[in-house]
Order: sequence, then C-alpha cells, then structure tokens
Amino acid sequence: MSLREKKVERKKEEIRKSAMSVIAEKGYHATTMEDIAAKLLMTKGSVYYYFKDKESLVYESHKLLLEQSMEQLQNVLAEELTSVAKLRKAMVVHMENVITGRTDFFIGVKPDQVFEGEHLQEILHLRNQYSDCMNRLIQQGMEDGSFVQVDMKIVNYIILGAMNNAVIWYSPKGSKSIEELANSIADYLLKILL
Amino acid sequence: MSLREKKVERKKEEIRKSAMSVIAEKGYHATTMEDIAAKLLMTKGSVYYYFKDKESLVYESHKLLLEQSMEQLQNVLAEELTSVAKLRKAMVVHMENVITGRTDFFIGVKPDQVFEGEHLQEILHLRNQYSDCMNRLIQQGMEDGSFVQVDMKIVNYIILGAMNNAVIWYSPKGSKSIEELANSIADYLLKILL
Amino acid sequence: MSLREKKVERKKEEIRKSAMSVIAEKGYHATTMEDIAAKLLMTKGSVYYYFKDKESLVYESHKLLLEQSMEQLQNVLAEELTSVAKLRKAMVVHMENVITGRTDFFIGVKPDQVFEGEHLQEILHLRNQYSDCMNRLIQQGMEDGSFVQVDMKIVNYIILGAMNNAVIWYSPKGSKSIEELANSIADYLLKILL
Amino acid sequence: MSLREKKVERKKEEIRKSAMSVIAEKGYHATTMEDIAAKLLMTKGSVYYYFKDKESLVYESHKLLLEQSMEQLQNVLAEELTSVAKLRKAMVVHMENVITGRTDFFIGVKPDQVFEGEHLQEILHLRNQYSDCMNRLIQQGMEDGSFVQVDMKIVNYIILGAMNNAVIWYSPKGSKSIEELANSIADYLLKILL
DNA sequence: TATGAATGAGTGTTCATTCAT
DNA sequence: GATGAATGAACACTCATTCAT
Repeated sequence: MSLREKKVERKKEEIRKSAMSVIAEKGYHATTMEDIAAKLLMTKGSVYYYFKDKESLVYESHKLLLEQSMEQLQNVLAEELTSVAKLRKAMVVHMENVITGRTDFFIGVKPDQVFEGEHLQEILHLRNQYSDCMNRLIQQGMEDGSFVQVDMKIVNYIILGAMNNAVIWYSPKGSKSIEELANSIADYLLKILL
Repeated sequence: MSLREKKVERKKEEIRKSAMSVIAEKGYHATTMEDIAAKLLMTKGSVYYYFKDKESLVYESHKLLLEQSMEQLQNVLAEELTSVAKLRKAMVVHMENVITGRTDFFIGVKPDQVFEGEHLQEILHLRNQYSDCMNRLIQQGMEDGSFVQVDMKIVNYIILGAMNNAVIWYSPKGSKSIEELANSIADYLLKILL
Repeated sequence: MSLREKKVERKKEEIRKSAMSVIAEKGYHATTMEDIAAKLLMTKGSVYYYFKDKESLVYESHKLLLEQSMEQLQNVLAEELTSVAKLRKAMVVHMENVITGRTDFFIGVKPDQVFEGEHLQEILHLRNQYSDCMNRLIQQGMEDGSFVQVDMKIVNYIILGAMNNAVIWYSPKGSKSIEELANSIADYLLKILL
Repeated sequence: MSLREKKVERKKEEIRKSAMSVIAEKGYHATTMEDIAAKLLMTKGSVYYYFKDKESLVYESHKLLLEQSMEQLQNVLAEELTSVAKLRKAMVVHMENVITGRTDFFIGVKPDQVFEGEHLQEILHLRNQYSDCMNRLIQQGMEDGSFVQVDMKIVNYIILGAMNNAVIWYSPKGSKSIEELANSIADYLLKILL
C-alpha cells in the first residue's frame, strides 16, 4: 500500500468512526452527512470524496466492525481453553465491542431498514456467521459435557440480546468498568448453561 | 362516553396500531405519515384530524402500550403465586406484549431520539416504573428465599434485553407459538435466579 | 323579509363582524376559517352554510363596511354646515369607522391581494367613490374660499393616510377617547387647508 | 472581508431585495419561498442555503432597511440646517425609502404578525428609535420657535401615516418624480407645524 | 341548520447528492 | 483533495373546502 493509499485509508477510518459514533447517538436516519463531517471539522463534500454515498459509508463502517468482531471471536475459539472459559471470554469480548464500538447496530435497527441488495446480503451473512460461531461455542460445551442440553438457537438469542441491550443503559460513569460488567453479565448468563 | 366519542376513540386506536406496526417495520424516521395513513386507506390529512403531529401520535401510541403492559404486570404482581411462578408469568406476559405489540420500542430506539420535554419525561417515567416493578419481583423472590442473591439491576437488564431482543428474530412462521417460546425463554432466564 | 331571513341575516352579520375582527388582528392570510368560527363558538362547517367561501365572506364584510362608511359620509355632505365643519365631521366619522370598524382594510392590504374579478372591481369602485366624496368636500371648501388652493389628490391621500394609520397605533387604553383623538387629528389636518 | 464573503453578501442582498419586492406586492403570507427564489431564477433550496428560514430572511431584510433609514435620518439630524429644512429633508428621505425601498412594511403589516421573540423586540426597537428621531426633530423645532406647539406624538403619527400611505398609491408612471412628490407632501405636512 | 369527518393542494423546510473551481 | 454552492426530491404540517348525516 502506497503512502497515499495509507493516508486515504486513515482518513476513511476517521470518517467511519465519526459516522458510527454519531449514528449510535442519534440513530441512522436522524444523522446527517453534515453531522458526520462536522465532527471531523470537514465539509459534507469532502466526505463524498471518500465515500460514494451515505449508505456506502455506513455499510463499510458496519462491515468492518462485524469483521473485526468476527476475527476476535475466532481468535477466542482457537484458544486452548475450557468451553466455559471460552464462552465467557467470547462474551466479554463481545460486550467490549458493543460498548466501545459505539454500535447500537447489533440491535434495534434492523439491517433491512438501512441496506439493500448485495450490501444487505453481506451484512446478514456476517451476522449469521457471527451467530454461528457463538452457536458452535455452545455446541462444543454441550458435547464435551460442560454445558447442559439447551435449545441452542434460543439460548444464543438470549445471550446476544442480553449483551447487546447493555449498549442502551451502560454509562461510563457507573462504578463498574466495562470488563467487570461484562464478567458479571457473563457469569449470570453462564448459569443458563451450567 | 358518547357514541361519537367511542367512534373517535376506535379510529384513534386504529391509527395508533397502524403507526406502531409501520414504525416497528421501518423505523421511526423512515416512517412517513403517508405510510401510516395509507395502511388504513386514509389520507395524511385525516390522520392529522386525529393527532396533532407525528410525535404526538407516536407518543400516545407508545404511552398506551407502556401503560397497558404496566397494568398487566401489576395484575401479575397482585396474584397469589410463588415468586417463581410470578416472575415466569410476568415474563410470558411481557414477551407477548413485545411481540404482538409490534413494538420495537422497548429496545433499539432511544426515547430521546423521538421525544422531547414532557413527553420524554413521561415515557422515561413509565419505563422506569415498569423496570421497578420487575425489580420488585426479583427482590421478593430473593427475600423469600426462592431466588439466589444477585445484582438485581444487572439481572433485570439481562432479562429485559433477552426478551425484547425476541421482537427482532421472532417469526410467526416458526414452529413454536409465542406462549411456548415465551415459556422457553422464561425457563432459561429463571436459571439465573435459581 | 321573513323571520327566517332575518335570522339568517343576523347570523351573517355576526360572522362578518367576527371575520373583520380577527382579520384586523391577525391579517387576512393568517386568519383561518376556524379562527373566525371559533370566536362565535361555531364550527367551520357552519360558516360555510352562510358563506360560499372565505373570499366571499371577506368581500361581503368589506363591502358592507365601505357602503356604511359611504352612507355616513354622504349624510355629512348633505348637512347644512360650513365647509370646515363638514370636513371635520367627515374626518371624525371616518376615524370612528376605521377604529371601531376593526378594519385594517383601508390600509396595508392591497385589495388585489385578496379579491379578484368582479369582487375586486366592486371594492375598488367603492373605494374610489369614497375618495371622490372626500375630494368633493375639499373642492367645495376651495371654491367657497374656506380652504386655500391645494393639490386635491395629494391632500386627500395625506388625510386618508394619516387617519387610517391610526388603526395601527390607537389603543383603547390611551387617555383620549376616539372622538377626542379624531378631533385632534382633524384639527391638525385642517391646518393644511386653512 | 474576503472575496468569497463579499460574493455571499451580494447574493444575500439580491435575495433580500427579491423578498421585499415580492412581499410588497403580494403580502407576507401570500409570498412563498418559491416566489422569492423564482424571481432570481433560483430554487427554493438555494435560498435556504443563505437563510435559515422565511422569517429570518424577512427579518434581516426588514432590519437592514430600518437601519439604513435610521442612519440616513441621523445624518439629516446632524446637518447644519434650520428646523424646517431638517424636517422637510427628513420627510423627503423617508418617502424615498418608503417608495424605492419596496417596503409596504412601515405600514399595514403589524410586526407581531410576522416576527416573534427577540426578532420582534428588535424590530419594534428599531421602529421606536426611528419614531423617536422624528419626534426629536419636531421637538427641536418647537423649542427654537420654528414650529408651533403641538402634540408631538399625534403629529408624528400623522406625518408617518401620510407618508407611508404613499407606497400604496404612488405610481412611477405619474407626472411627478418621487422627489417632487415628496416635497409636495412635505410642504403640506409642514403647514401643521407652522 | 349544523357539524364531524375527510381530503388534497400547497407551503416551509431538510438533506443527500452533485459539480465546478 | 477539498469545498462552496446549488438542487430536487421528499416530508411534516396547514387549511380551505366538501359532504353525508
């Protein structure tokens, strides 16, 4: 990657971050290109130099976030840990992504309210992949006897729902750090499986 | 209430339902007054005959839903049941409201993205009231020894998050009825407290 | 005129008064049919029973006012008075009409902003007639030597402009009654002619 | 001021002029943003690039006009002239502003039908300032014996009313130039004070 | 007579998007 | 690369008007 390309990539990253951050706060439709640009002391026009349109900007932002989360999740999966430890770690990582990732995107806004066509397919695909990974974690635990038998799909939704919900009420001013909170939640949720 | 008033109230109820339904599908900002009206074979203008503006329509809709849920929750609280039975019943009722109530409102959309001033205060108040009621259910169970000791607040958020999330993935085409599903979820969540 | 017709006429008069009054306060375009009806504890629909449309209501109201003013002016003209006394009396009568008649119509709103076609012609005709009458008063005074020679048209506009303007700043709370005020203004304006 | 800023200012001035001109003809409420834009071969959207909303556009236009008139009036006040000459000059200047300024705003439309809050306060303030200045002119003349004693307030209203009224009937096609007309009117009005 | 209900054309306003410079 | 300017499609909301009852 040339120096120029790196610069462009860095700029795009800045814009993506700004976009996700504003959208997390105001919601997709209520967020204007101007909001996103203003936060970076740019103008609307400049943003369009880097991104074709609003949907593309959000698509790329969201995709990256999902991919990064996916990668982390897979790293966890590859670690040499007990099923319980793995799932707990996956949960903690997930919560950190949800909260610091400023993404109120795992929840609430249904992807088809924002994306269309191939973009929508890709996002749904990534989400499913992520979900599948979580399912595998649960599956493994059930197989090796660490977890009791449960309806994997439902429990998965419970876990994801409980964790994603945190983005709504989590406040950095609270007494617990994200990690502590994540661990607490993970502990409680694990009870379902033990 | 006069016959005329009843008619008006019925019409308003129709509109509210239509509004909640379209919003649940497309999101608040993406839903136009025309969408809401069209679904009832009305015109925009007619909707404005019944509701001052979009925000008021959504406010009234949402408020009513919260109040009805609250009332049901309080009925459950007043019943002569064990703590476990009470909480399970509360959960089932909640899930039915979430799913049939077409409300993607307990989740995702932060109220302050939609409401302002007194309306916002009232909605937050109702939500808190609801939350408090759930907390009380948990508290009672802990006090009478039915539940183990937990961080009430966190567990409450977990429960609500898990249940509200259902609105996103529940499909009436699935093999389980709402009640069955609700019971399954309730069973799993109760494990956290037993 | 039958009893029924009398009743109708009385109702129409009420509506006209209400219309002129609200329009004087809020302006023609800013005044809604609802405003006019509400002031009489009626509904919009009822007003339409008596008047074809908004323009007709205002046209009839305005026409009547002009005709009544015209009649009064002609009565003054017919009286046995000196030119000076006549003109003063005409001024006082005019000011009373302007102020109590709640008509901010002699001024400000150009008739062609409100009326069209025949209605417009008729209103312009009535205004001209009124103006001509005032001119005749001045003319007579100049002919019998009571007034100095002036450019009738200009002086007429000055007089009407000065008097009509009163509707903007006159306040019933002031120390002077309408008649006192009208006499003051008339005295000052007469200086132009003496 | 940079070149760009100058360009913007010129554009805004164009828009203001267009606005005042259309409003003078059709009235505030009957004038649409599209009317204003169309006259400049612009689109509505472009006007909004320069002005926040209709009220602001009109506010700025009107304010500027009042300020310019005020400045001219104060220049007249500062000149070394007899009271009579000063007042006549003030009148001529005022009439020129009224007529060329395309403002049917000194009259007819009550400010509170258009402006609210601080904007309204500012406009009323400017009007009062202007009125006060005229009053001072009369006052001075009375003090130095040039004018007879009169009720300043009433005479002031007469003068302003008479002059503002001209905007309604003045036609550039008439035989007199604005200046000639203004001088005629001034001569007549001065008779009140001499 | 009176009115509740419905309507549709119109108005102010926003905002994603484009493009010349 | 960046942006100031312009645009047009879309939307919330208003209001004169109609009409069945």
